[in-house]
Amino acid sequence: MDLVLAKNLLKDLDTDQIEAVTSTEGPLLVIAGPGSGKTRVITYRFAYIVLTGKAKPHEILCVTFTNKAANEMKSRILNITGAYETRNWWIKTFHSLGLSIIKEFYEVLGLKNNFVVYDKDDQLNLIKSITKKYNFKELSPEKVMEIIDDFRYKNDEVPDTFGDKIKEITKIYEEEIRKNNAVDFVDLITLPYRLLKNDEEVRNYYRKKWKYLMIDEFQDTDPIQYEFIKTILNPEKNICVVGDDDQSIYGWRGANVENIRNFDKDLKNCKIVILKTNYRSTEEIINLSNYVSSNMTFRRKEKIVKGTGKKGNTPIFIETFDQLEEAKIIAKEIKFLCQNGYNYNDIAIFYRTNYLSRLIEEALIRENIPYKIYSGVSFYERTEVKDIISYIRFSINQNDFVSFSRIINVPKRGIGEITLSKILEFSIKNNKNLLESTLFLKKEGKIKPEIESFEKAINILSQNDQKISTRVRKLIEEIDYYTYLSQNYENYEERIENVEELIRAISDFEESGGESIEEFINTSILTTNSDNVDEQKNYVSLMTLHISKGLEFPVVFIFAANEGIIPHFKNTLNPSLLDEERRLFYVGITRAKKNLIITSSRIIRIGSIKHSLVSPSRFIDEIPSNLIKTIRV
DNA sequence: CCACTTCCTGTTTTT
DNA sequence: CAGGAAGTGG
Repeated sequence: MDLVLAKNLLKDLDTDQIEAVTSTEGPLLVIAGPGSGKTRVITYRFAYIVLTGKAKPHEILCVTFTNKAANEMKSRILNITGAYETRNWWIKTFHSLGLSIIKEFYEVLGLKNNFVVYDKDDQLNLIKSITKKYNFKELSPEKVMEIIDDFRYKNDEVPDTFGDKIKEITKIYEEEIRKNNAVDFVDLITLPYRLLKNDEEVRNYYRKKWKYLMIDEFQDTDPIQYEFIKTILNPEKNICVVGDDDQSIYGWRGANVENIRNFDKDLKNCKIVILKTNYRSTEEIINLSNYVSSNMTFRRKEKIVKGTGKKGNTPIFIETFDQLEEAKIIAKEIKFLCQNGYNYNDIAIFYRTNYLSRLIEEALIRENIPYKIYSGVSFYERTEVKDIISYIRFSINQNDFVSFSRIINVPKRGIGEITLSKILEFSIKNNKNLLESTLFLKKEGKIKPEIESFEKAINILSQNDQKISTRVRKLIEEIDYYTYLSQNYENYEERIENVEELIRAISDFEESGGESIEEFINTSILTTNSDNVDEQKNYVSLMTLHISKGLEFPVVFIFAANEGIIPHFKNTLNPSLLDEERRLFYVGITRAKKNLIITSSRIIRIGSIKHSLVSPSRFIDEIPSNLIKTIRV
C-alpha cells in the first residue's frame, strides 16, 4: 500500500527530481536553481523515505532556513503521507534544533529547566550593563557584542589587538548569562555542537536517532553548522544537502559558500543532482537572470537554467528623476496592474536596505494601495510585545536580570538606575534572586511604594492554575499598560493592537496543546519577519532582497537599483563581496514569475546627503538591450 | 534620586 | 528620525 503511494509520488516529478528523491542512501548534493521545485524535492524525499519504510518521520532530521519553511514542509508532508501529527518530527531551523537539544540536556550544560532565550537586543542590554559597570568606553557596546560573539562562536582566543579588557568582558559576559539562567543565539548553536563533539554518549544517541539528514539552503550554512551536521552524521552517511551557490547571500553573517561548492569533495562517493529546470518564470525573466549570473567572478560551475517555454513580457527598467517620482511610478503601475486582472497579493516590492521602505510606503498610502512590510523590526522585537514577554520571562525565571531591568520601571514606578543597581548588589551579596531582593528592600523602605504593582503583576503571572492568556490579560490590567501606552506613544492604538495580537498568539498556542509558557516564549523569540509572510491576504508585500529568498510573486518590483545601493557601496571593492551583491540581485529577479520591473533614479538620498546624477546599478548597465526594456522618465 | 528636555550622531543585509 | 548623552528641575 505504502509502496504504491511511494510510486505515485514520482509521477509528479521530472527525471532529475526523481533522481534526487530516490537516491536515499549515502551523501547526496542537490544543486537547485531558482524555481526548480526544491521544496517539492525535499518534501517528497522525506515522504518517500517514510513510505518505503526506510525510516519513521521522527528518524529524519530536516534543517530549514526559516520556521515558515519548516511549517510549510510539515503540512505538505502530512498531506502526502496521510500522517496526522508532527509533534515528534525534527523539521527545524538550526536555532530551534539547538534549542531542542539544549532542552534535553540542559543540566549537563549548567542550566536550570526554566532557562530563557535572549535575542540580540537582550544580549546587548546585558553587555551594556557590564561595560557600564566596568566603565569600559573604548568601544561601543554593539562593537563589543560583535567581537565577543565572533570569538565565542569560533571558540577562539580574543586577539591581542583588542586588549585584555575585551577578554575580561567576554569572560564576565559568559558568567553573567549563565547566572541569568539564559542562553543567547550563539549558545543555541555552540552549546549543542560542543556537547555533541565532546560527549560520545550524547553524540551516539543522536547519531542513532537520525537515520537520514536533509539540509535546505545549504549555501547559507556557516562552518560551525557544517561541523555540527558532520558530527551527527551516522556511519551510513545518509545526508542530503540542497541549495544553490548562486543564491548564497549571507556571507556577511558567517555563511560559507564553500560548504556547498566543496561538499562533493568533502564527502566520499557523493552523488550530485542538478535541478536546472525553472518552472517558475517566463523565458524572458530566465534569460535575464542567466545573464546576471554568468557575470559572477567566483562560481561552482557554469549552470544555465532552462525554462519551460513560458512566453511573457520583457523585463522593464525605469529610470526616473528622483526617488519620489520613482516610488510614485511604482504605485501607479500597481494601480494599473490591479485594474487589469492582478491582485495586490500578486505583487511584491524588494529593496536593498530597510529605510528605503518609507519612500514606497508614502507613495502607496497616497494611492490607497494596501501593503505589508516584512522587514525591519519583527513582531516579537516591538517594544510593547517585548515588555510583556519580559514580564512573563521574569515570572518564570527570577534570575533574569535583563528582563527585570527592562520592566521594573515600566510603567514608571520611580525606579531608576541607582535603585536598580542597589537591588542587583543586594541580590549578589545575599545570594537571593531579584524578586526576593526587591521585596526585602521594599520592606526596609528603600524602594518607592509604587513597586507594589510590580509584585502583584509577578504574582498574577505565577498563578499556574489559570490559563496563560488569562493571566496576561490580568497583568495588563494590573499595571494599566494600555493607559501607559496611550500616555507615552502617539501610535498607541497600533501598539495596543500588537499586544492583543500577542495574547491571541498565546491563546492559539494553549489551544493547540502547547506544553508550557517557557516553550512559547523561547520559540517566539526565534520567530522572524519572513515567518509571517502570508500569501492569502490581499496586500502588496514590501521586503528587503534578503527576506525575499525562497518566495515567488507574479509581479516583482525592485526599487532603488542604483549603483551604491545595489551593489551596496560598502561591498563594491572586494570581488567576493561584490559577487554576493550580484547574487542578491539574482535572488531578487528570480522571484518573479511573469513581470519584472526594476527602477532607479538620478537623485538619491543616503541619510541626509543628497547625491545627484547617480548611475543605475552596474548589474543593470551591463545587461544587453535585447534582454531588458529601458525607459527614462 | 528620578523624570524630562534638548541636542547630537549616524543608518546593510538578520537567523 | 531615533536613540543615547548631558543637563536641569522636581
